[in-house]
Amino acid sequence: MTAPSTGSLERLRTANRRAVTSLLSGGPMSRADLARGTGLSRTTVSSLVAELIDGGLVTETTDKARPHKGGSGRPPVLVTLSAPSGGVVGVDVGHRHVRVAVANRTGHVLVEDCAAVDVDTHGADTLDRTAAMVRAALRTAGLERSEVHAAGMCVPAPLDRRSARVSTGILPGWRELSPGEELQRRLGLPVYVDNDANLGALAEVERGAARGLADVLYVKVASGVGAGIVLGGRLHRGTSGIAGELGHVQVGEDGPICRCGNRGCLETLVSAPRLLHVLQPAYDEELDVERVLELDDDGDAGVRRVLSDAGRTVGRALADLCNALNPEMVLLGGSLGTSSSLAVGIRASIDRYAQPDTAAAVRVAAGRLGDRAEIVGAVSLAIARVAAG
Amino acid sequence: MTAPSTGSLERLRTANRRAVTSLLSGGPMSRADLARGTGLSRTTVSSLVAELIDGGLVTETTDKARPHKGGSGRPPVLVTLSAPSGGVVGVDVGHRHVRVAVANRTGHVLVEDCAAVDVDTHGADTLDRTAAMVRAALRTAGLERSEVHAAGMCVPAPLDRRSARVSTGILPGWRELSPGEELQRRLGLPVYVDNDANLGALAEVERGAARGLADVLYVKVASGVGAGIVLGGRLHRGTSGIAGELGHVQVGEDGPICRCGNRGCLETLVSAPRLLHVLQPAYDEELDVERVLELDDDGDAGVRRVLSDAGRTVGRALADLCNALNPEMVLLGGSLGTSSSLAVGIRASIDRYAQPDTAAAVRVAAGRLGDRAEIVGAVSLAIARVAAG
DNA sequence: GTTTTTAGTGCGCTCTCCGGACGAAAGGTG
DNA sequence: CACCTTTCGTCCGGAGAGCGCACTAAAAAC
Repeated sequence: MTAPSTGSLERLRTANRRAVTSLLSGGPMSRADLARGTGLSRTTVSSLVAELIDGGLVTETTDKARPHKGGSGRPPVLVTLSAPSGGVVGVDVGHRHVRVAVANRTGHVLVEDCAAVDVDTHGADTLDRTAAMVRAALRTAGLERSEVHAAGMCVPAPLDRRSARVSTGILPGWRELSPGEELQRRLGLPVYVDNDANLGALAEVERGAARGLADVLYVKVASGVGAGIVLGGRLHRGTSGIAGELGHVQVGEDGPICRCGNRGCLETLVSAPRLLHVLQPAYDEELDVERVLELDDDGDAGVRRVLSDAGRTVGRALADLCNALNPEMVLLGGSLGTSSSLAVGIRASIDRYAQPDTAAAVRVAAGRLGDRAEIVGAVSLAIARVAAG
Repeated sequence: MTAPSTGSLERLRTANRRAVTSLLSGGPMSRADLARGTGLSRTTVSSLVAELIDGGLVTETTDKARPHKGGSGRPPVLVTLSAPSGGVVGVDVGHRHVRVAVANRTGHVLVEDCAAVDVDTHGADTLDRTAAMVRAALRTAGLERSEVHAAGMCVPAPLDRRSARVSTGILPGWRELSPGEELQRRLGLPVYVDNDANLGALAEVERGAARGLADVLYVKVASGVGAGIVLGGRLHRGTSGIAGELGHVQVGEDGPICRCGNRGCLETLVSAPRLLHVLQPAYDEELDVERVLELDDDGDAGVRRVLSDAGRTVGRALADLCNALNPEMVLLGGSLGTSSSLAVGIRASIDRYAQPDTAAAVRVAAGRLGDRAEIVGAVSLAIARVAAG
């Protein structure tokens, strides 16, 4: 079949094949739908689909077509991506947790596990523990190592594009470590790494609240503050791969020293630990993020005030970024991303500090995937890389 | 070579044709060179080139090939983009000047003219005057209207993508005006419009100091402050086309009221008129921008101080943007763009306020095209749109 | 039962690309 | 000078890809 001949014609064919499968990843469709969606002729689509069926990549649904919603005519035969053999692994390393998932190649998560780990200070230990969790999850899912194609992984720190190492200074226990290579050695799988906000953004754009949008800022507010920037439908990583460092924007000339060495960083004023620290003295109970979000929903005045102030501070930095990038949507993620007070504060600052036309063009909303955005993005990354060959 | 977008054979052919011409825009090449450069076979390249010669788009150079630098063998016949018939028009509308240019379709400027005009307050009058200048320049260049394919134009204000109208509030005399349509009516030519910083960025990336770079921030400091943002080699315009509004980033809570209605905008502290206003009292002579740049070069302490302070202020905003976007280069343009003190100040602020890795990755330099960047970009825009059909 | 409408497929055509063969035009070598 | 080598450009046949058209299939509408 696959002659070694390199050729543009062949490439055209594969491009069209990819167009079909990517359209099909949205759900089952008929060949006619595919023809309309790709702009190709029905003949061509038929032959492409035949090829894909032959290769085991798609299947005709025996599912008798629903009585064709609108009109008359012969009912279509739906085809769908066949649940491919094997699967992929997703790993989400946060500041205080590790989450692993095993998914099939359509992105459907089969097994998921999460553990509290002191990630920041122990790089190698964390990776050992993570590898063990992955192996356990694979056993639960009943997958052999040989059936797993790749792993996607996020770390809560910027990564240098070339070396894939953790950028200096943010995570003390990870300095000069290349998490991808390390986990790859432990698992014997190709491991693709990106930072947490980028993968959260990827997840929301591909499978979440920003599906199909071109220009989106995904802002993660959790142990730190970071942004995943999607422009023209693609993740923007920057020259050295460390774009999106919203957490270290200067919001005050003087302020506490940040772990990055500067002072006045956004992260020193807005982060889950910091906000808990501010709130705790006023409450009898022990606060954690979940409890704070509950209190926010219940209308607790103190919590609302602190969270909306935090939103205003983040929004101040976001307003400048909106002026520069004129995005369609600002999407909130991270453990605090679902707080409505935070969103209100951000909205207020954008309206106040951004140009009116810019502010009018941007929607502010919480992500649909919540704290699972990163793991979904990690799975998506693995699938994308496997599909790309 | 270029990934064929999904579609027909015809589209593949045009993609390959484009690959050839784009490779050829780097200079004369032989067919064999083109084959190596595109990855296509010599046969295919030959047929493509024959087609292009037939269409008058490229020509064989009679120029007998140099004795083939290295080896023996039949000397190649070089082909080159033929200077195409007709030309394009570029129009640069600044706050206080109008500049027009007539260029041939390779971007070589044949005639250029500049006039001081009070642009801000008189939209329609400016367009009348501009049209007259264009007509005069065409006469000088000896071009008939019918030989001119299109005009590119920049205006010193954000433009709404859909309506192509000047965004509200910035240029008082232009409110609700669609400069493209207006000039189009006056000239009887298709007119493509973008804002000044975007076209300056386009010019520097295509023909200036940032040639070939992927992620570039072009910052224009003149009557206002604006940015043209190039990411992944493409101009980023944003959802509604108004990205790049650096001038209205908030750099101080309280400050003079800006023409945009806010206060504390960067533009109220850093702009050519503002800086002249600050400097003038200390000097006996009447200052203008040229004189200030001279004094800067001569090492005048006052000017250096004011310009480097201005640079630090701009750099403060740029540092945040660099953190977010991690660009390869910050390029300075506008009438003050060539000031070395300004560049020094910007560099200092980026080093101070941006993440170390981000700061290390970015070069700060003055644009190569100076105050002609906009007009070059306008010409480039016209050529690009004509080439795109 | 007939018509209409939509879905899927087979056939022939054209377009595009490629590999190999061939002539062309230089330099190098005896 | 004849001959070989090397590179360039072209010609030719063949294969891959997509499309239009015609045809069958299967349902709803009349």
